[in-house]
Amino acid sequence: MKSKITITEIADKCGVSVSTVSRVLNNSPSVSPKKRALIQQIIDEYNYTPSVFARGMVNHKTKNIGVILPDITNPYFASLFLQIESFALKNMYATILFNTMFARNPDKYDTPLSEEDYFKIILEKQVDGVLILGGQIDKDDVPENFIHALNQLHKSVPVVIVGSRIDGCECLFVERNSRQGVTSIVNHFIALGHERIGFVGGEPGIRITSSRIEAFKQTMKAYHHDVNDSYIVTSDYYAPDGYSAMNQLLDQNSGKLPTAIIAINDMVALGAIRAMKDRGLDCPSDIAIASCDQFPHSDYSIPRLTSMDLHNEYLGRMAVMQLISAINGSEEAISINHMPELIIRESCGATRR
Amino acid sequence: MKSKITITEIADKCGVSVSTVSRVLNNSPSVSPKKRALIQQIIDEYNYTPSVFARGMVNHKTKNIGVILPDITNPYFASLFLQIESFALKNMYATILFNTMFARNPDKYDTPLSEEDYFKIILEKQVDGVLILGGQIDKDDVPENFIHALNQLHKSVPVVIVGSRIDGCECLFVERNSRQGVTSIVNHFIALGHERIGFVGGEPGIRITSSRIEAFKQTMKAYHHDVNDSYIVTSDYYAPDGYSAMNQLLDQNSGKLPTAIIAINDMVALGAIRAMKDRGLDCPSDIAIASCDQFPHSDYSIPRLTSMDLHNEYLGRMAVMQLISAINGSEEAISINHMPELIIRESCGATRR
DNA sequence: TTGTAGGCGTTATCAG
DNA sequence: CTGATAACGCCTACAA
Repeated sequence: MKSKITITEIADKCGVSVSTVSRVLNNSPSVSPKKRALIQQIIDEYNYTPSVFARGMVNHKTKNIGVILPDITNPYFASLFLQIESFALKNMYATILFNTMFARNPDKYDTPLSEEDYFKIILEKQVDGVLILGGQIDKDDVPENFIHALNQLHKSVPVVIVGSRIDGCECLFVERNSRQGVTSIVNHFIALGHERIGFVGGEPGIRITSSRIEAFKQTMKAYHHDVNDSYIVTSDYYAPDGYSAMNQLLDQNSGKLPTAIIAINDMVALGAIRAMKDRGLDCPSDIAIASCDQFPHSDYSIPRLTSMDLHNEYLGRMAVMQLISAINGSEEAISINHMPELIIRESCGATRR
Repeated sequence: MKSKITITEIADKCGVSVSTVSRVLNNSPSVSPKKRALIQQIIDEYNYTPSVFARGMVNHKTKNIGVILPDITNPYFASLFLQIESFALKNMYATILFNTMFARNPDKYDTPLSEEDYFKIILEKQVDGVLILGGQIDKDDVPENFIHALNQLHKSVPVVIVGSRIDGCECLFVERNSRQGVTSIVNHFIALGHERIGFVGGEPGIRITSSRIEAFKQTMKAYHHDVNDSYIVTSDYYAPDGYSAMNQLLDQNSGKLPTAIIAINDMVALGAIRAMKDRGLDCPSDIAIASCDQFPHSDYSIPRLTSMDLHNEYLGRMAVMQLISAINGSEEAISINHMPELIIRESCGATRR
């Protein structure tokens, strides 16, 4: 609406050349203090800001980064994003957010876009870098053409992926050991005297799901405990999924129910507990539950949830740092090693007298 | 990293002038089908996309919109944002998201920025329009200088605010009747036979809080029921706030407790129920609870939450529509009138036999 | 320390 | 229908 003032006009008003103004803008040292002060004053007075377009034309930078994630509604991604945005802003980058979930729920959100489509859009936006959280890269078997698209994207702009490294993908990765958490929970349950332990939630064919289930089985084996396959029911990552998974588990094990259940995250745990309740089963006295990934407010549910604090905020921070340093030309990988923490509350039954 | 191909090179390869290429890019009709086809083919082959910078230089558009909200972690804003992004993308706009909550929690997120600072940043980003959800504009008394900043911003780019209209503010508003919901709940409670009704949550001095409490009082008065001031405890919008508010309410009314409580939203309701539980009180048998604003998964808590579905998604959609049409020059206000819906579940006690 | 001038990739205007 | 050419606002040699 209002046409912005330009560097030329500033220069005129100050009686200097545009280059001098440009110099104070990019605080180049070679400007006399006197002129610098004057120019700065005029700049402030007219509230002048250089055009991103003109700037971009010469240095090809937008100071924007693209963030692609499945669903900002999911607390996991939301808290990650919060950190990302905070840190990015501190470094003068703004974040353009893309929710690919539209691709998954075409009925609810009628934007039939694949993640690859997003790559294209994001590329056109001329962002300085891209952060990818979850989605296709989390699949056990990442489609060949998706990896190709990723590499393609990475050729034009640095791409940082939060997730486990993939063979053949040249992007940068920020990864974390996703198994420790499960192990802690199994240890805890076994220490509590449980032997029949189950697992609910998580989309099958997705890495976090697979690796957690595997870690679960391995740890159980280390204790020489059986892992009954019917005690493991996958579904997805939300409350309704925990509900259905738990119901299925209960259905197929009416004989000997597990005494403890590991849920893939807090929402699933909540759904599972609700399913139990609807069948007259109490948590934790009938079946104890603990979740592998803590979300906000797990301290206010009934019962309070025992879960792993994975320090997700920290992960988000690392990811932007990695991206920004890549934008600035550094290729060195940042390794992240943060210990997950078991937060014992009510649902695991450890606190019942 | 990889330098992009330019319109000139495309023109060269096709043996035409840049203008012709530009024409097919902006599908101007006056291009011979033959040339158009050829050019398009080369464009596809080289995967050419025009530079946003060069484009911006001439038409001053980024096809980006800025969205400012307090906290994307809050389900209310998250679901709103989802719709906003979806609809924006459908219209070829990308969304730059800014969480001002950093401004509120300087200890947790050490970015000491005021909302005004965000205005400045967002302006420098040269977005085509700005959407503001919540924050300072929601205060009962919006600071004069904030309104000024808003108007200032609106002078350079269209600003749409989701919230109640403010005197002296020239921005566009998308507003909604926030009282209807409360009225429905009071009606429901009274129909259920309740007379001593309370209210918990919501930050004092914030419009939605004030208007809901006022609507609550008015409706009660219409039924000739007393509204005991000690039955109303404000705090904030999250679970911990519901918890503390409820505790306070319980403390100051040990004599005659209310039999029903209205919570400002689902998270607060959850916190309140948790507080009751910790004191051996059951919801709904001891005190019934209903919430004014439904969040996802309220169907999976214990007890299931009775709450108002405010159709927030719809609100988000309206907001972008308004913004986009403003960007395109239309100033006409879109009025929105969507009936909130009372979803009766367990916490209100209506379903107990 | 300061100024001049060329170029960045498009679009729009104006001739042909 | 097509092609020159002048902006657009800034940065960066290069010159002074």
